[in-house]
Amino acid sequence: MTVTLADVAARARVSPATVSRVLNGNYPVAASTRERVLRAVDELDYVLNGPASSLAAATSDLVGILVNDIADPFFGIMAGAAQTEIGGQEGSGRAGGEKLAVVCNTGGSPERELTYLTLLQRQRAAAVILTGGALEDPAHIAAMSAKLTKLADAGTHVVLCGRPPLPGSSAVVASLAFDNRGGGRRLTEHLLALGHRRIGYVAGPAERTTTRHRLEGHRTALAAAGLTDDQGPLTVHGPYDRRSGYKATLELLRRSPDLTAVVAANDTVALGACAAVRDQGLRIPQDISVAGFDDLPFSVDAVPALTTVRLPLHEAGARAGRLAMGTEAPPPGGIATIAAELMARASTAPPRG
Amino acid sequence: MTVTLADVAARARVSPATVSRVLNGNYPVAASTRERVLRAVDELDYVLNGPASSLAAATSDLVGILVNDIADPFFGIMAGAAQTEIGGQEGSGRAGGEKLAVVCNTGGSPERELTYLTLLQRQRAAAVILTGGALEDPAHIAAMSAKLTKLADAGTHVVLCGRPPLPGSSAVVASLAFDNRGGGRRLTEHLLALGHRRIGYVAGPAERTTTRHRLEGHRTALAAAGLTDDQGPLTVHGPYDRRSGYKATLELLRRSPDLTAVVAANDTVALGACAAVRDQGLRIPQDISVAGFDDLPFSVDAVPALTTVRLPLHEAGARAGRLAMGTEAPPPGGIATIAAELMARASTAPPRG
DNA sequence: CTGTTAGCGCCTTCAT
DNA sequence: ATGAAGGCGCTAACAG
Repeated sequence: MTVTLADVAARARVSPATVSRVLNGNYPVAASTRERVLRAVDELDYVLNGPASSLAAATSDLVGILVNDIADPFFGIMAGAAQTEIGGQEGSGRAGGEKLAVVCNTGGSPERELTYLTLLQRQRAAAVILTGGALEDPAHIAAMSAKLTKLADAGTHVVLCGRPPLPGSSAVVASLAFDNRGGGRRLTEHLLALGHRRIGYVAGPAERTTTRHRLEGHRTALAAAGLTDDQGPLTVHGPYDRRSGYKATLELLRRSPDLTAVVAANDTVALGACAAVRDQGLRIPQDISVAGFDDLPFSVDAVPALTTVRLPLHEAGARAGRLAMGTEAPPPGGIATIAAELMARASTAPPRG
Repeated sequence: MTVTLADVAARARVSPATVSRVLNGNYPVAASTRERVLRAVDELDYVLNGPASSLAAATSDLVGILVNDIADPFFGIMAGAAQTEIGGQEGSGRAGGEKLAVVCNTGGSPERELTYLTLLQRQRAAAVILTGGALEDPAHIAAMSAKLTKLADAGTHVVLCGRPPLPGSSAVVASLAFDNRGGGRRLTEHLLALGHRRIGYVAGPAERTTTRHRLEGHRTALAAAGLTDDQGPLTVHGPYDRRSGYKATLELLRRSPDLTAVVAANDTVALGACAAVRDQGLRIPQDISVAGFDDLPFSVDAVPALTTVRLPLHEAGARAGRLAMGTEAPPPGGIATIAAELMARASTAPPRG
């Protein structure tokens, strides 16, 4: 029923091995022979059997990209860039030796993260890219570490993108970590320089690296300005979505009506914060300054334009893709820190009076 | 080196066949035996070899979800919902019979779409979900049709989500099409009812079904109101991104300074349109009304809140996932049209004077 | 440069 | 309910 390599070989009057060689292009074959084989392939409309090929070669062309939330452009941008870098080279129509770059949505669930890793391990994936913040639960870290080590041992390239190095797993090809601390610090410094002293902070989920690092940056800046940490009540945690920003901001405003600025865990959360501020009848930035993080495409279109911290998501994703492919040399020590740039815009201004 | 089924069998003192049977759970096995096998699996930390398994069984647990732009929440929401429906059932840690739901980013390129399909075909994917608008180029339609037929023949379930039925390919399990025409029509009717007569339209790429259907709805409403189609110059095409919305709106304003409203191809484009309107020193909605399409999460937070058309993206994605899994019965005729709901908000109002 | 020969690891009849 | 054995389609040594 289905056409096999042997059929092609017969049609082209060569051995199966030769067909395999021209298809994989990793071995010299006479031009005329290759020609004949390719023609047979087209005539028979042959499609390589991936599983058989992977079994025999003990490797596959699958590359997995894990993201926490596929509906969030933060991840979409990185994943898209990585995927382009991995699968986008040719366009030969007849799908040659391309990798199948594929994104897996964990939804932020540690179980699903592990499950996807197992599934990819089962497929003998060529590489795996883990994007975004990691969970800080010790048990999960240990499980991840073990799993990644096993993957690496099996020859799978493991790359971290926007995620700090995993303690205990040196099996990772490279880790591209965003400078979330530095970005968080500069953002708050900006607010302090403007004259703000009562700054609310809408943080992400408590147990994530990204959340912690951004918050640490914020507190470092505060401390440097001599602001003691009675700031605790000025921080509220919640998921990385607009609703959380809305609710948390309402809560902060209730706790501390003298707030003059709100810093959000990311731009999406900041949007929710803006809505809350407005619904309280307050103006941005005259009454309350609001700032985000990430500089997603929509942030510049917010009204007023959102002050935020730019992360080179596209570049980072592309680089992760190259690292996964082995197209680019890993950074020294396998770790690179990617700079975060303050984008001061109209949503922040000096406080009243 | 790597643990195989045989190793597990030896440890559990059973035959490989028995191990296979407990792992696949599709054949009666004595409880005590199963117990012993499962223990051996855990002790040996065995992971099934996907390629070998797929080769022998002639099927795989891969499910592909194709999207046009992974950085666009429109696709992310659908893909996430589908993926949850497909892979999210258990959480057994040890990854049992789960499918590997995986999203592929075509970037809107027809070649990459075809390439991904071939790659998925090569993997003997269990199902494929195609999301979003399709290209209307005849050659590409023919190629897609042929490819999908081949996939279906090989046992792959093919589901269309947010995409109209493919002419010529009845091999598709089901097609969930959004009522883009109806939505577009109602949106423009809303504007007409408000009193607008000079309405600019920022359309998507010319050769896409989504673009055409939304535009047709728009024109139908116009025609019903007796507005003749000297409207041509009031339509500008461009990609589905904010930049396009910005540029096109500037162009429309230049062509026709008496414009009182701008309808955008989607919410992202609408955001760009809003920015352009503002940069011209005009107010929304007092001077110009602006409307979008899709009702993405950020639209309600725009200032003013964006009038748009809501598409049940999450529900559609989830349903597509179930259809792909065979968990839900296909709609009669394999085609379902999904309603689009007008969300009238603050960005549209009666024109001045 | 090309053909031959063994498996890769698992599933699946067929027996038992 | 379990075991034995063949083969899924391809690749990777080896020859030549």
